[in-house]
Amino acid sequence: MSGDHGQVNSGCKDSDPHKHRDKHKDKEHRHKDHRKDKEREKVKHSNSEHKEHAEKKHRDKEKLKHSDGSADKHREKHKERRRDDKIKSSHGDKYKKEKENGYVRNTSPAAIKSEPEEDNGFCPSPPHNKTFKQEYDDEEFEHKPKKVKTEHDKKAKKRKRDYEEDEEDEDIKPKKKTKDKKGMEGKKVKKEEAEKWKWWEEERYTDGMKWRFLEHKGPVFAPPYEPLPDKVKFYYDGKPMKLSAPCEEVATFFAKMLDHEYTTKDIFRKNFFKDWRKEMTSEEKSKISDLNKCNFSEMSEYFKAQSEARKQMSKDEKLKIKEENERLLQEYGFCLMDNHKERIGNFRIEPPGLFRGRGDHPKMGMLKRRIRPQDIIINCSKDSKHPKPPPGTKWKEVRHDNKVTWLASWTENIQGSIKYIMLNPSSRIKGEKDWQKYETARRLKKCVDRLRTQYRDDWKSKEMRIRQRAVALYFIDKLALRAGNEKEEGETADTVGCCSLRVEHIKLYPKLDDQEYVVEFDFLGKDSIRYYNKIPVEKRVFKNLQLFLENKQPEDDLFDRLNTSILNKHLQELMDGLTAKVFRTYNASITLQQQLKELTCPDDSIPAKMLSYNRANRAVAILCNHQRAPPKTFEKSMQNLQTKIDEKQSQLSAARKQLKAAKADYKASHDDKSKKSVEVKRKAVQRIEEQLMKLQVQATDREENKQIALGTSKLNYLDPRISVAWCKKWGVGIEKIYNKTQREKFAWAIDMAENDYEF
DNA sequence: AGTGTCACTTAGGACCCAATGA
DNA sequence: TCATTGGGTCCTAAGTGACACT
Repeated sequence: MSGDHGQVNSGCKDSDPHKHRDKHKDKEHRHKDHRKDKEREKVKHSNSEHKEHAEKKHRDKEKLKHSDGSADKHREKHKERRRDDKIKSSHGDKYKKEKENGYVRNTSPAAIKSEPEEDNGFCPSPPHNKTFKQEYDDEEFEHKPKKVKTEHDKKAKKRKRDYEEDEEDEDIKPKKKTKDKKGMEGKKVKKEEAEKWKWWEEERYTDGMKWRFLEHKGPVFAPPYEPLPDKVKFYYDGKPMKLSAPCEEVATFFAKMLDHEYTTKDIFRKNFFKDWRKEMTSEEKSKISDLNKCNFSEMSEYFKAQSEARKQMSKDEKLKIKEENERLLQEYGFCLMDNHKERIGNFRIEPPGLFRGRGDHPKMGMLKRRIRPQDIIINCSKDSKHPKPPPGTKWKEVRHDNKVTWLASWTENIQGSIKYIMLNPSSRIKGEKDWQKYETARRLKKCVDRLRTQYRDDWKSKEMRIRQRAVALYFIDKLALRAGNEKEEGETADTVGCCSLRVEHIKLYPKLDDQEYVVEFDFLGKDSIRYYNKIPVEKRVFKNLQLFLENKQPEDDLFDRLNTSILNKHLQELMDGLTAKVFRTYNASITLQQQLKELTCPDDSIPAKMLSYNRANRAVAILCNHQRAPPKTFEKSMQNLQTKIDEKQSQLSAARKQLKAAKADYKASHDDKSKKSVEVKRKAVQRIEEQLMKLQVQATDREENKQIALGTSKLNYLDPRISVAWCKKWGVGIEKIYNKTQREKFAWAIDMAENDYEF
């Protein structure tokens, strides 16, 4: 284990914190540092390999073996490096258990939370086990979406053309259309502003400009550090020690995390300590040489007490804080873009702290430094009132770039990437993009059959790269895998997507149980969430996979002839605006639509309909592998619910008994009073039955949802118009499926989708 | 084609707070 | 009235993909 991250650490050896801002340098550094001997060996190796390849090229190509070529050189090198690392780290290490909130991440297959299961009335490998063969409405392919009534005719006419016709006939991207100055911002609104602005009824910029006017007040900075009271002591080696403010601040970051398991991790501690030392005075540095001798517990206690105190605050105090937040929101939370006041998404600058990446992140524990005004680039209109930096400070730069949507940006010191302040999802600029995304997916719907036919054809290609491309595309389509860009090794956790799958991530079973040609996937995807799935594939795919695996090591790329840019270039040729991720959107949305059709029973009660909706949503979440940690209190709350159900049940039988008795009573006496009593009892039974139903539905829903997160797909993958149409069709209140924020984000869809909307 | 940069979307988890129920 | 709990919001990490440059 010790050598496991040697590479990482060597890359960070330099003690200059700003080093990390420069990715390039950093990388060079790492390359150089990386075990020189191996490096030399590698060069030799790949040279000879290269030659060999060249010689065999012709023959190989015919035979479709792994041929050639210059393109591979880089990749080979990459792989070797990986291999080297792997050898050092024990293999099992990679999926080491790491419990966080009871959720097992990176676990070994046996220990893991159940793989996507099939007991949800939906098969995880889908969507097109059926769909593939199934014909889509032919009609659907012919007509343009505009046939679907989505907007109020007059107002929307122009717009519709922009979005739907233009996009189909030409391109979605406004920038392809040059100078078509339609924006006449000045005239609009003001009046409309008071009500909700329906941006979707207006014309869109088609010249690549994102806005004409932008004014805002800049970001809100993290509050400055407040030194600890003197009574709160830090101990080194048992002795109290007063720390300088900068050093103390970083120490508090660590102290605040003490309860988290990751502060016990080697890498975390190592990274933290290294960065902490950079903040120390030379005196502190010479004293504090071992993290294990540091005692942060008083600090930790102090913070716990503080948060406890915060909870105990009086109503008044709480209200005050709330008001202050509100004031801040009002002042900084909005901007003026093209005459409309729009909500900003994240107007607060990220406070300093310790970086905690997801999964096995090599940089966990590093210090995320405080962002100052001189780190910030402001973006706004020239003719706007520029935001003022805090007194005595300056912005890094003020620019006026209306080809981008961000209001402010800064470079973060961990990965050297840029962070942005942008608008809220309810804003025009985000909404338009979102709408556009679903329109692209709908265009895919129209040609997906053709594409599928094509990639199936390509499985037979005599060119390796085409076959790989076709198989990868099949996975992306069938399994809704992400594209899988390459990432820099050692900079992030080891996760993959489709194009970056490695040999070790799949297993082939010519026969498994009663299925043929089964592929087992087991890898960590985005956010180190495990993807585990066993699916039968077509014979041809299977044979191809076998071919791709030939002569490869577990750590080699499965698709060595493919990367996302090749794939996307290909997709772009097949359909304008098509990229790998469109398949996810398309398959998610089409699955929702299908499932809703299939699951919704007209006669169901509203709760039952909601269950159907959630199940349809769930089918998508499973498809997209959107997982969550089972809530900490899951078992308990489930039990509570069960108790309630039991109670209801006994209530029900009691009520039934009473009803029976009342009936008997009535039979005997036939008087008005007993008749009334029967009615009353009958109503009671009915009411209890309903309540019981509701509870049972709730229980089912919750159980099925144990480790599936519906939010992500709802927010990012499902064409909201499908849901809106469903609500309208079945008389379900929109607020049943979308909360306030979601309704704001999807205002466009809620306004324009009728109950007959078809994705 | 390879590589780096930039902009923007997608993602899960922490945390907060209001509704709910004992 | 208090504790629980679950939804909603916030936070920010981690992806995708376009593009410029070489």
